[in-house]
Amino acid sequence: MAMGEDDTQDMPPTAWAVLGLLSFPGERTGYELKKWADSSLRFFYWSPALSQIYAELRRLESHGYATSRRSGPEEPRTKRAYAITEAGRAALSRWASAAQDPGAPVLKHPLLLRVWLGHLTDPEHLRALVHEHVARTQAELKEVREALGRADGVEAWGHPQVALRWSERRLLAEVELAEAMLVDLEGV
Amino acid sequence: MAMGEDDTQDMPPTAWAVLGLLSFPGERTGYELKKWADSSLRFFYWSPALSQIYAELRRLESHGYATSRRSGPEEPRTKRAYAITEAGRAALSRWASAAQDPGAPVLKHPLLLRVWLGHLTDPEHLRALVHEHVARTQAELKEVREALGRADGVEAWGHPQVALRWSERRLLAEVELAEAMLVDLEGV
DNA sequence: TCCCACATGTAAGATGTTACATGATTTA
DNA sequence: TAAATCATGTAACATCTTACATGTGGGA
Repeated sequence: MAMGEDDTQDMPPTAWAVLGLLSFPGERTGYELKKWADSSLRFFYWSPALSQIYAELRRLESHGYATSRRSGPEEPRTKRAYAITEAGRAALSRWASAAQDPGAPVLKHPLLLRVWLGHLTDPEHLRALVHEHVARTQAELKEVREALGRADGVEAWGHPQVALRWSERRLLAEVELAEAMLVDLEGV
Repeated sequence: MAMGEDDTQDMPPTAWAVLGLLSFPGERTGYELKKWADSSLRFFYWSPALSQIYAELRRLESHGYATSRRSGPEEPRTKRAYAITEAGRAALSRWASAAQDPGAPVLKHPLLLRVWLGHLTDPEHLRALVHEHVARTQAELKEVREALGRADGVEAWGHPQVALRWSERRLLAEVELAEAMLVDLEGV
């Protein structure tokens, strides 16, 4: 296997993220992948829509990076479980090790967009939005900690845990940032 | 002006962001808007491609939220400068004050995606990526401080400054986060 | 003179979302 | 038996990027 076809770079990051999800032991369905993305990937990278996950899985399979298996009569439900292939693992490895710079993080912060345009709003309203943001962030913090609890002790999950710990600290920082902004907002 | 047509919610956030750029005193060309987005908006929201800015400006004009003026013979170059209209300002105000939750921030962090998949890479390589990220973040920090310097003293720029200060602290936190992750990476 | 910054746009295509359609199984 | 969750997919559409095409003006 492997002639000249080096597809290392021609898939969108989302495809690699889904393949990454598949790179951990076991096989899973698109639906399961979505739940996993929602409870872990999304904290540092974003969770694609379910329909996109299905689309990426088909792409991965067409590239030979994953195989799927329709569950037989042994399982109650008709589902399609995907698993990474050797070629997929090799491609993912090459992608993760590429010399290329992975690129700058992209942040889209709707709250900051409102703050930036604060001259058009009631200061009271603005402060309320910031407080809501703090509450949401704290709720997410709880979720990250739960994910961390589930990952704790599982073998070979060291790196996902590092990512989750980074997310935990990031959310903590997000709360502090919001509180500092509240102070700034006092001085017009 | 203003019958029943309330377009408050039916534009993408990017359109509002561009209208927001226009809401500060003065008129500007698409090209100028792009530079401004690159040096300020992008730190907390993201900078659209130039071609998209032009597209959004046309959309804004078709909604009556902006007007454009082709420069006459007084200016050396043929350009089209846009300015916000009263209707645009009113719509933007309504949008900024909407009761609705602005939504959770979206973060796409390519470095973390690599860290998460760290089991597929050489630890050395991973650490190098983190260091590059720190260097890039520090460069961005410098840019934010320059933007802050330019905004300093300008009347009625209070809110953009708050957003910029938030960005400055955020980048500082980003550096600390990366350093803490480097420590975590030591312990597998 | 050559290159860079200014300036505007089109076209093609990738990416991603929402809404819709369908149906099985589990749990309350 | 009703609702929630599991499960998969399609279709329509919006969003956004890249590459391309074109040209002017100013500075080295």
